[in-house]
Amino acid sequence: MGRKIKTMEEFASLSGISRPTLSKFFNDAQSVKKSTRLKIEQAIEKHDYRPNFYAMNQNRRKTKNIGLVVPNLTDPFFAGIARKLEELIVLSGYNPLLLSSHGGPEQEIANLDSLRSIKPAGVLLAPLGRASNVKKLKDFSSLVPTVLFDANVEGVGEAFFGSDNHQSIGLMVDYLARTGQPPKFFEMKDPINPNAYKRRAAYISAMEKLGLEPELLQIKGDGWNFEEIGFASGRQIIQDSKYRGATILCSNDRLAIGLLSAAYESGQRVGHSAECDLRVAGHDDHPFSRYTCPSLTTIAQDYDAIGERSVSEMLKIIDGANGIAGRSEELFEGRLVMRSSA
Amino acid sequence: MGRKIKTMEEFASLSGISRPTLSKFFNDAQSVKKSTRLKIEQAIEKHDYRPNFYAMNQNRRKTKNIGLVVPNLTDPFFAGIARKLEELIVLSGYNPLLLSSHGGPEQEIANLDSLRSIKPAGVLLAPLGRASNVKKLKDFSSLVPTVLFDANVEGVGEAFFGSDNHQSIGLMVDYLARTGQPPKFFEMKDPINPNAYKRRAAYISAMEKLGLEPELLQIKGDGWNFEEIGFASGRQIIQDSKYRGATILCSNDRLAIGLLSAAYESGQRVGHSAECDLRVAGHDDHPFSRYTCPSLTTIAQDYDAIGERSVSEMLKIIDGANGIAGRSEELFEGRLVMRSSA
DNA sequence: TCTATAGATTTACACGCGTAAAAAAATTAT
DNA sequence: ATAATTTTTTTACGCGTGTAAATCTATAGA
Repeated sequence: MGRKIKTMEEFASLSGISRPTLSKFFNDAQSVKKSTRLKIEQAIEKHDYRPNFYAMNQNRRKTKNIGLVVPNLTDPFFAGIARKLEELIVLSGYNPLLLSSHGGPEQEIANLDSLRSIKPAGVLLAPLGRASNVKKLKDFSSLVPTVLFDANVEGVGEAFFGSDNHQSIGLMVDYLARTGQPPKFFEMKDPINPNAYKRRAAYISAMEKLGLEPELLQIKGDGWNFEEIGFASGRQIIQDSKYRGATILCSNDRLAIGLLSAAYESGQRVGHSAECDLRVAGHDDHPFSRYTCPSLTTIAQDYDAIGERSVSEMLKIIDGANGIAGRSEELFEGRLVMRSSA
Repeated sequence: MGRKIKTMEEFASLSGISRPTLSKFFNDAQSVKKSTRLKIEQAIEKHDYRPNFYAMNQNRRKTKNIGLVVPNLTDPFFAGIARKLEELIVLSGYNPLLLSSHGGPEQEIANLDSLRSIKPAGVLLAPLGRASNVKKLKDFSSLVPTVLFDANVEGVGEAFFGSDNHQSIGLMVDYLARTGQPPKFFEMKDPINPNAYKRRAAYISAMEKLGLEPELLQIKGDGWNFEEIGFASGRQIIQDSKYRGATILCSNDRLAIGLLSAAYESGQRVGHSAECDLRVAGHDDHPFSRYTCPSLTTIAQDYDAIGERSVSEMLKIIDGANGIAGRSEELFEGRLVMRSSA
């Protein structure tokens, strides 16, 4: 092999294709005739050339980068979603850039700032929600095409796709009420995670629709260490004889994981059979919810649909085909996953 | 506010600082006099200017980017490590770029390729290990300063920092043998995750050192779905009366999580008290190992030390201060975390 | 065969910043 | 205060690619 080709100019003369045509090709391979495309691809193979990433993006009107921001990559639930979205973005011929806000609104803004500096074609954002700095989110979304997923923030971004908490929580409440004690709602008093308030409201309205009295178990705790919070508060609740025989619906699976652990340590049997002391249900179908003891009855969000819809909407917006359609929103239904805990 | 400043030239005239000085400042803020640094920082604050990321990096000899590649971000263990390393990199004034290999050697190479295109100052790589394409890893590390962590691959990179599997597994084997039945080793027959073979060897040598017969429970299973694999095979093992009263040391916590779940479903009591049917231990101190039922006795790797050492070595190499020191390696000791399962 | 048209080439400039060299200014040491 | 040194400014070019306009060439339909 000769020495490495450094510039497109060089590659042009070696491949017999003019540089502007090559530039077009690297911008969008489909935009050149098939025969020249094949010639170029052969030459790439032969000379192992790839254009300089920085020089390439410097003058492009729109880069091929799509930002992907999630609240917390340490949470396996978001890690799984991010994975799926990354795949979809790559399949669309774009380059995903995954960033985690680590649960903090400052980091969320810092992520958007650093994305802004690389001029992304668009950004898929799962915002922190209530904790987010809404003004700065708005500022950002007015500069960069933005699609929200997982959690909505009014007026931010061109679209939002997420789960229908009212439907999914309603489904769970109905199931639990129909098959035993109606559920009490186990949640953090001041939750910082997205969707928590929506789920609280959904629980209350679902109970009222059934003519039942909602009961909130609002536990203390700061931060994102939900298992620990659920564990610590769960222990207290379980020791309280008032909750003997109760059914507990947790705002999310991670709290449920902590609660189940506390129940186990206290020797309480959890499940739907007659001799059990407690029923516990969660929400999200966390990757580990299958392996809790007992396995956790929960709600699976339709993240295949949410992901595909988010990415396809993003592509539409990038292509400028959205017109003046206005902000689009769509909620997807959750699915009841019945296991042993309730 | 006036309109946005787009170029450094503009910013230069507005701030009263020459462009080359500004360029120096953005390259390294400490390289200009304190008084001018303050003036520049004020002007940045006032005009909200930031240099164009692409134009900036195009001609730089070394960028301020550090790549960070982990085997699988879906695994909370690696997600946690990545988080820590990201922090350290930011604190050092560099820009971390986190990529996950999703368990596949092709993706690992693809990640390195895409990193190469952005000319990183260096790359911190937790390789897949045995599954890695060693030749391509070598090619890459000869072009870009590379530090390995978590898993070693001979001859790749300028340094490696990880856990001392012999020490940590030895510690656990000693503890288990001293306090009850000597452990059998629960692992995948053809493990694809890093360190698995090291741990197998460590188990065997630790047992032999104690004059005990090693016994490997090598289970089937492909892929990274360790909980599922541990669960499915665990169920079979548990039903086998041969393993009544046994102590089982799992190659990693995720297998142990599956095994514990299987034990629970089979009604087997796990723990170190007299009436228990089984003892189970893991390795890694997975974020969820505290909340298994019962809580998992395991080994905590010293990832604060590994992370700090990896980043500081990377910085040394980038600064060119390593000289001809050769490839450096250091192993850090694990710590026994005693909980209820063993 | 001629013509209409999509696609390729030629030419030329732009992008925003890195960086080098020499000159000027500011700071520190004597 | 003067000399020595550090820091900034001036000037000028280069980086590798995007992109526009005009021109040329290949392809297809009549």
